[in-house]
Amino acid sequence: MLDERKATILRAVVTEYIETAQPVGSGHVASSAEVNVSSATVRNDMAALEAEGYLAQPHTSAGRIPTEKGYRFFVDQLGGPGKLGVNESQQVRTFFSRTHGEMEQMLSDTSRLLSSLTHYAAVVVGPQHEVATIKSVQLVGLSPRLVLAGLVLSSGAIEKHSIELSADADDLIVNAAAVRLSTLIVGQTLASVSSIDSHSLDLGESADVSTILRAALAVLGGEHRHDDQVFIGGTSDMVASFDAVRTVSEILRILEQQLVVVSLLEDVLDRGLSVAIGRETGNEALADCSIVVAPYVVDGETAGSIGVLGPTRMHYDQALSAVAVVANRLG
Amino acid sequence: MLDERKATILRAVVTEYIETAQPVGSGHVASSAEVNVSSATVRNDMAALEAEGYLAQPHTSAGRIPTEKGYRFFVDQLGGPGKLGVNESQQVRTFFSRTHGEMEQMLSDTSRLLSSLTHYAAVVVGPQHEVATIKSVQLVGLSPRLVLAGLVLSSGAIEKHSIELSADADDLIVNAAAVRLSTLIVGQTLASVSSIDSHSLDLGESADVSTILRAALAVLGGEHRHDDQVFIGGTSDMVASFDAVRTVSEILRILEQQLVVVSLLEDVLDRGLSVAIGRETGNEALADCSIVVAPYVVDGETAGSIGVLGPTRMHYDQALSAVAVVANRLG
DNA sequence: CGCTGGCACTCTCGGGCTTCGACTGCTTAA
DNA sequence: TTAAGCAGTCGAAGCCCGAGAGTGCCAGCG
Repeated sequence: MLDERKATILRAVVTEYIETAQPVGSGHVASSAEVNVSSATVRNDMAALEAEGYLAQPHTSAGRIPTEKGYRFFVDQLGGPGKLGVNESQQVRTFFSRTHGEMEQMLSDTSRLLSSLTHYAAVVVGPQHEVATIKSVQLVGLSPRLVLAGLVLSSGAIEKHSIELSADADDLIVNAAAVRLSTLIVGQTLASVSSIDSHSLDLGESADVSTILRAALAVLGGEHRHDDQVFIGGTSDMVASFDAVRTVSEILRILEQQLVVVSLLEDVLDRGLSVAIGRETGNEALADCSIVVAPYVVDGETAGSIGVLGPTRMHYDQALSAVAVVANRLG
Repeated sequence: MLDERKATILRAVVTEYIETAQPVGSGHVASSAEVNVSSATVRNDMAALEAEGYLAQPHTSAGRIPTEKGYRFFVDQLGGPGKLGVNESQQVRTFFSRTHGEMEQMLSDTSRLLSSLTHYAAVVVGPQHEVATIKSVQLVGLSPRLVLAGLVLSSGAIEKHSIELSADADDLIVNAAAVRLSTLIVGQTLASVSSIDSHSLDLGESADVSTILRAALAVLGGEHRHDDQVFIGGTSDMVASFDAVRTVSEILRILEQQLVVVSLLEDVLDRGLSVAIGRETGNEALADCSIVVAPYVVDGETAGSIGVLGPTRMHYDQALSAVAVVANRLG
């Protein structure tokens, strides 16, 4: 579609624009190292590139800036993610050598790592709980009518749900319910709890106990609100790439709605490491942003995803490498 | 110190500046409702106010803007927090009538409420765990050398700590340790766990069990990293009040460092409802910001604090009312 | 003695103008 | 097909100027 020279010129325009944020003219491109033709020739090709939609002019007699299509071409021909710089890979190595235990802490630190690597906002979405099996369950009465259910999952995560009762329950009854509940759901996945038929329990239980059991099962199995854990870091770095406070405010508003962020990432998750540029993100407010996402794999299952959010004029190679490497070592 | 007229003029300047973000001139003040003297008189007084450090001029022949000292006077003479508008108090009422259960969820929602009331960034710091007593403790072996300790506190919070063992431990041993641990620490506060002498345990335990016990006590009692829960909301709203991206970026950087935020709030917490203006926050990067903070009380103890972060030209009365009301109803 | 009206002065802001420079597109020649 | 030259275009920057807003000071009035 594009001959080699046009591709080179387009590449040069994109890299230059990413660096300077200024429209780049034919002269600059002609004097760049990879291009060995005169500026006039570059001008002709740039006109062609504009006609084909890869470049745009903010106004006549200004340089060109890449369109989304231009960025898209640039990213596609980039091939896979490159290597990280020595400093960065050193940073990643020491990070993962030092880290241990505590899933949440680790994910939160990972988002910090990613943002410090890329200087953009980093988003880390934790593993879904639904596939993990339940290692243990415990009921604790906080007040006569309020019982707290604590679950320990095989992933090491802990989940809690409060259960409100319609009648008082003393500790003995709660304990009895806890024992019964353990035998019912330990070893199951969280998802399969919802399929337990609560009417099949009435055998041999006192009425009080089975009331609690039903309530507990309803809470645990019912309406799984998507409480994915989302960790966002480095927004301050990213903000510095923009110049309109207006834009910044809108982007922050998006990031505050964690549901939106999660669905944003999930949309591209099945494609593996991938990039969404500008409107490709599917969100009008992110027209000036790009997202680099990758899923990460734990024990052979894709567990969650990590991503980087920056301006469309982002350092895609760096971001891709960083996301790829971090996603890889997060296993 | 300031006679009544000067105080009125200062008040007028501050309110006007908060509204318009423009330097306000003597004419404006003279035509405002509370002031019944000519602009010439206002000019004289404003010159005096400037000499005393309450006002400043961006340049000659421009209007005056309040200094930090000016804002300070304004806030001090404001007296207590006023009432909320009908819309706002309605909003608060419906919020607290609808909310229930799940501490964390509630605090997170509270930060959203506060920011939507004030249009500034809201910070909510959750209760300290150290004063809560332990309702139950549980040990779960995740892998032969990794044990997860889950604590349920009387506050309804759940805390987890992973414990790495130097030798393998099977479920039986872990269970034995769990039972023993329960008798030791249930009913205690988290803080008092650290004072348990782990050498007094060796009686009648198998070596394996006491090893686990010691490790567990060390983790639970040791180096209490300040894992206060901090919820921040509404940054996008606040950002809109500033016009330099540079400033915004620095403020966000502060907010990302939760430790800083917590200590910021704690510095003013013992004073009850209070305001820190500009450099009073003790942080150079927040020179253009003010903070309104209040502790909130649960069961007679101050549990945590809530606050609002906005520009120095913030609607102090609204912010004060909102913080006061929300802190009050958060009990 | 304090307040007020008046007056001169000072700055900023915005519009209009010009210049400069960086482009482009087109044409022509190798 | 490429290169070179040239005219044309448009924004950015600098300048000037007038308008407007605001100040400081002074003299007079109650």
